[in-house]
Amino acid sequence: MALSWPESVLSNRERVMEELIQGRELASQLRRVLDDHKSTLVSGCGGGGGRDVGSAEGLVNKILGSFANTLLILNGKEADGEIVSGDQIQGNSSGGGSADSSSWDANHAIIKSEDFHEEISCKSASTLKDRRGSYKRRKTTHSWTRDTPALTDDGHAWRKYGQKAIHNAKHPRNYFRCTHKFDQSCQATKHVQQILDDPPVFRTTYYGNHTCRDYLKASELILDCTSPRESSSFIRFGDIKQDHPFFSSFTSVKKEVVIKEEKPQPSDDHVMASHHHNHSSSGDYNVSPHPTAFKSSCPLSGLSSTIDPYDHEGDVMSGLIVGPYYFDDEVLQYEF
DNA sequence: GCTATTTGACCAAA
DNA sequence: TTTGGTCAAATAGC
Repeated sequence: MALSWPESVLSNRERVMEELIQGRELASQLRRVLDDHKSTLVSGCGGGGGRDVGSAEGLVNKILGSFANTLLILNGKEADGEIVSGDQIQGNSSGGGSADSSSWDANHAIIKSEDFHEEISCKSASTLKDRRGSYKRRKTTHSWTRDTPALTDDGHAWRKYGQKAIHNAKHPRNYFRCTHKFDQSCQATKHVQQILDDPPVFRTTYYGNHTCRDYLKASELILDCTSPRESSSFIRFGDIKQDHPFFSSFTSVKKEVVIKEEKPQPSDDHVMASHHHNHSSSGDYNVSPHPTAFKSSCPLSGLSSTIDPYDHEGDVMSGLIVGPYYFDDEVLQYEF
């Protein structure tokens, strides 16, 4: 007998945690293996190197498999026997760039939910225009935060609408709304703030659900088959205004693990056509700081880009603090 | 000229 | 009163 959704989530949570813990453990092992291997290469001694690499590969597979399983559990796919093996994931991630263990650590990915109440905030339309700055400070909008060592793409088009110095905060907070706020009445917003300098940690707080159909994400992911390390644009916050005017529309390119969606998805052609048809503004779709990176063709080879985190938000239950997408995003920054 | 970003002002919640 | 979130005019970039 199938559990109801909340029960299912709760029962899976333990397994999710196990998977994540295992993944972290394996990642630590992998780091040691890589470090050993690196030192071996540096010293010019080839003995045993091959075995280390083989071991590393195995760990990579296990790690990726662990995260993939986590994703599938979160998406309720496990029961369908769709757990992805490490090998499968490796196939998708192979060729992705060099190992750069210094740039990322699983411990730096922190996702937490702060509030899962129903979104209620509705400004009075009659007063909206006349009252500059008027708003209802959000209390009931569900939100969740995400700490990352770099600014990463979340697959949606954002427009910066404000920046504010925060009390006791070294760095200003940047405010973004969904590009489709007006053309599609999408109420999603996010705040991004650098909370640590060294190593840099950026906290992104998301509010509200995306009700827009942002086809960019799909097209972007389809097009991207280059190394995420190469194509990702990690922009530091330090001098956002002067040095990185691009910041507000930053996104990085990432890979995603295949997770089938229950709902039908538009075809790629449709995606692109819709994208162009919905020409709210060209800049809204400027998601890659390296547009040429998309030039490189690459077969999808099983990759799909059907995950829309915000489409899942309604599925995230209180107590289970992650949305599938964010795990996905972080996991996929795990490059080896 | 159009669009995105910046930034000071405004307002409500704490 | 302070602080944080948003608006919208001004500005910049294409």
